[in-house]
Amino acid sequence: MGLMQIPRRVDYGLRAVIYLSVQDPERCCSITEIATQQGVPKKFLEKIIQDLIRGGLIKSKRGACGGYTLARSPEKISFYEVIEALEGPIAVNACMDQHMSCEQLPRCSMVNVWSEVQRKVTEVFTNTTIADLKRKPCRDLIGGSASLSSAA
Amino acid sequence: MGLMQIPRRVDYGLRAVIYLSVQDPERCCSITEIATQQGVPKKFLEKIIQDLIRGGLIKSKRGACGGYTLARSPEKISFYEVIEALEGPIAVNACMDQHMSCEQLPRCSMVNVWSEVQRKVTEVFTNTTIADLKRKPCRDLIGGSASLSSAA
DNA sequence: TTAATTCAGACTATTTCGGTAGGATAACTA
DNA sequence: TAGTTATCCTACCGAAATAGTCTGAATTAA
Repeated sequence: MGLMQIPRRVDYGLRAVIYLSVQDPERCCSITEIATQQGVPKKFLEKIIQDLIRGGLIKSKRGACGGYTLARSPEKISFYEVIEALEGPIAVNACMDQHMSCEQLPRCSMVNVWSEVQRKVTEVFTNTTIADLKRKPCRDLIGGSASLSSAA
Repeated sequence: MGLMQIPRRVDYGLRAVIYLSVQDPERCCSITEIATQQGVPKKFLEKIIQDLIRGGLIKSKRGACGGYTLARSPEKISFYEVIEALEGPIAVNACMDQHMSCEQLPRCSMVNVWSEVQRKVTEVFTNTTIADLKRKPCRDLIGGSASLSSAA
């Protein structure tokens, strides 16, 4: 159950970034600290963070007293960037770059729907920054979650 | 590669429904016909169509000269109904009904983002009917696909 | 009855996902 | 220089999801 579900990698990665965003920006947080604080398997998170480093979102310092910090301020990191660093660009439909010809009417016209969905999803993720999340309370749950950051 | 990707089941199922939507509504199409016309593995499609029948979207007639027809007219079948019949309700985040407490700030605030995305995706799919796709040409590709059926 | 067809279920194969393990490498401390 | 603490790298593993097949029964038109 659960179409279009967000994989755990992304959930964990976001949690790590958000955790770092509420720490002193100078302080290096070790993988052990982040993992235990967020309740995430340590070695798994380690791999995830590597991807975030390659994506330019997190900086690392090796050796004793090493650890991780955000590469830039939370206002400058979008949800989308985190997601893309971990999963590559969002692609609702694999068919885009397929050899499937446009002769096939259905396939062709479906693409428009997929790309519209993709556009809207991308829009939300790019317009939401890590800083946006900081103080959101848990009050307004599903249903009343219409207004987040910027209205489209 | 490909976050939030549409599974093949849904792609195949939609193709079958769309194929039926452009046929004479009285004519029964056999599984062989649909599968070969759409280039989809026959036995696999057969199972998928069974789900669409249970979902009330397709009618079947058994025996010789049997086959499938749409249960109602294409204007009355939405993308969302097809998707839901095949995959269950869309659920971007598994975390909703999790034991995860709101103490954990990040997790809590992320939910708002997930549900906004989910809302928008659902909106597009419910507002798009099978009939909408019929004569769409392949001209307006990604980027110019803003206006599909109803504007939100 | 026979041929054509859907229907139901078990079965298999392939890929993705989530997670582990172990060691190499770098930096700090003494 | 040696030792400790940490990141970094790569291979591996099991389980689940996905994609697809096979067999056979039930149904209906001719």
